[in-house]
Amino acid sequence: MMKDKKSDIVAVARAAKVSPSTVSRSFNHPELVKASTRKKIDRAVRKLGYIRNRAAQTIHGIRSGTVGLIVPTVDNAIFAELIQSFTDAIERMGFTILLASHGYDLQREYALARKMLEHRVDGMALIGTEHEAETLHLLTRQGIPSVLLWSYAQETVFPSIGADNLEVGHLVGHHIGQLGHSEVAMLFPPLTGNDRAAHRQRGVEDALAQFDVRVPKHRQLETPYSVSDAKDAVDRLIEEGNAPTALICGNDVLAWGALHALSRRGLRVPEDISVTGIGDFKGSRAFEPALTTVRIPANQIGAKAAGMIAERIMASQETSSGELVRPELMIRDTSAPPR
Amino acid sequence: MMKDKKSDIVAVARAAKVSPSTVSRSFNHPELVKASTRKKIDRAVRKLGYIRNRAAQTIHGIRSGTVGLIVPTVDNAIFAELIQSFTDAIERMGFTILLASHGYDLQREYALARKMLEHRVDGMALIGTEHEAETLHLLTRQGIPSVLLWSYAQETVFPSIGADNLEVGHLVGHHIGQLGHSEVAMLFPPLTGNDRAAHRQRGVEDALAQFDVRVPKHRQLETPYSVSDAKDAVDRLIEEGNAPTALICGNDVLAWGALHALSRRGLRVPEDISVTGIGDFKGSRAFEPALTTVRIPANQIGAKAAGMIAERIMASQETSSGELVRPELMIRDTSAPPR
DNA sequence: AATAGTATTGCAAATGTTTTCATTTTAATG
DNA sequence: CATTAAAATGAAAACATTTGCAATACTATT
Repeated sequence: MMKDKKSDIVAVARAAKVSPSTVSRSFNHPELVKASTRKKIDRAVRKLGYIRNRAAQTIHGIRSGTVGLIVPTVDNAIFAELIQSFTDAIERMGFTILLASHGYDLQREYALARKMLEHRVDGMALIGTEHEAETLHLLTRQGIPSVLLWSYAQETVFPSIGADNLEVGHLVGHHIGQLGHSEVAMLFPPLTGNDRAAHRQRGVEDALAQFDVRVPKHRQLETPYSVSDAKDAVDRLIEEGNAPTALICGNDVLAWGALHALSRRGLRVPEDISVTGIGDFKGSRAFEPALTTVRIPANQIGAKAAGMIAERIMASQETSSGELVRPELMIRDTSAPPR
Repeated sequence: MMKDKKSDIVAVARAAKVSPSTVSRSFNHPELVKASTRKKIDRAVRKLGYIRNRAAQTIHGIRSGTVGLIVPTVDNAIFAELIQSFTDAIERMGFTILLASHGYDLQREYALARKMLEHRVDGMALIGTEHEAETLHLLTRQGIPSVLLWSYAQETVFPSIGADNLEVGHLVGHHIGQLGHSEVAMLFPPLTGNDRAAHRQRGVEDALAQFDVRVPKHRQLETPYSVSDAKDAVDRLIEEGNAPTALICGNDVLAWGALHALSRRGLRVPEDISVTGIGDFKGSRAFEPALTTVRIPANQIGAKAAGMIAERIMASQETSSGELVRPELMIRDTSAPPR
């Protein structure tokens, strides 16, 4: 067998009887080295099991080939889809992803961003537009190409790509208002450190206000992001006799929970009560009854964001200033006028 | 404002009026430098916005502080949970994750592993026990502490931590057989490059065989991993008049799809037909009716795997040889004896 | 005040590459 | 066959750190 001594570029050079420079060139500018030497080098590489050391390259100012992605959480239908499309696209462009999650703690997000900077990521992607000033400042100061994804906002330091969550909320609010509901409840995740949810809720309220509908405090439910928490909350709401004619949920997962709760209680959807989600996650269309929701094209956002960040990394020019992707109201089988 | 010149360790040294060595030491062995100088250095660091360069450290043989994680796909309730717990635990130990997904293409997995090695990850985690020999060989040759997670197997090169999917399959197969079902259908994802699914299916078949039950070809459904594909497949099965009395699904997501299909068709669960899942994903318990499934504690696996890999990185000794985590049959409301 | 011992710091080499520039080799031209 | 241009290679400096060793600065002891 071949010895597992250290195998750096000079070991390869020695084995191929050329200089280290030539080996390096044969990797980075193959057109500058004679075909026959290249072949010798390749053989040596294979023989020694040599693997390039990006760390050593990186200290030359060469790109590290990594992009940092910090999300609130991975374990969540929304972000999973987003992460998938983002990684796919970013990988296709030759980068690798450094992933971290902060659990909706923006202070932690700062710490994670710092750590990624230590790793000299070539770019950074953050979820949402709400971040510690410190974090944004850090990124600009270091001159790291960054994008914010999932929500769109105009006044951001970095280009943002995603939906306008006010608009998103407005869409469902308007839909429910127009159907003629006046007894409305809302079910949202905690709003702190989550600009998406906060904006959506505001959008809903604004839209409902146009129909002179107001949602009383006792019908504003807040639960963690989980099917069973949502189910329990709605179950309690019904039990307390506060059943509305329409229930607007901050995202599809919560809506699923609500639907299950209503099913258990024997309430019919949409006859007895309308339910709406937000997100149009995988599975929402197939749900029985099919969930009325707002489609936010996660994979489109992920892919576009990846493209945008790659562009900024390569060109290092202040290109596009973000992109607003329009949400789409998907009226399906869980919403109808009140009886 | 302060200029954004380059800020390396020597810039800091200059600003603090000490030598670069002292600055370095103040980071890595603070106990060796006088408190007062340390303070001076800290001030300089803050003033210059200096951020350590791990790439430069890494070429000294110092750990890179990264761990590679390659999964088939992120966008999938199973792995999302696993990734979350793994990243959480690994972060807590001071590492950062390099994430990549191969879409069930094991050749691609090899390429990704190589790329991560270029980044000099300190450790690697792969999903499942089935991999290209090339991949495993690469990892052993480079001496990278690695673990396989999600499924358990004894004979693996690297310690594996997870469930024995034969046992998992056996659990549901036995349950359904014991309930007295003889008309059984199966719904599984594609088996290629997916040892988990393959083993589960075999486990199911083995268990059923003990009850002299065999699943005919036309009742062996295969669909991509998605609620709606599963729903459609089951819908078709019913339409063709091939309805079984029990439907065993390869994972909970497929089971959800099945449940929705049956709901649409007006078939009652479990009275008309029993349905089982595998995984006990978030939401399966809250489903209406609550899904009978096999619990595989993803976050336990993720956390343990993280611990194991960290241990192997730190100690660089061949420690534990993996860990079998036992699956648990969760009998809920979707399974009952046939009418 | 001299001495020994310890605590702190700096110097210089080392890490694994890339790249500029100079040198050598090869090919093309007359 | 000499000359010139072009192609291929090598030497050495540079990148941002860490660290072993030597030098210096303290502190306590006599």
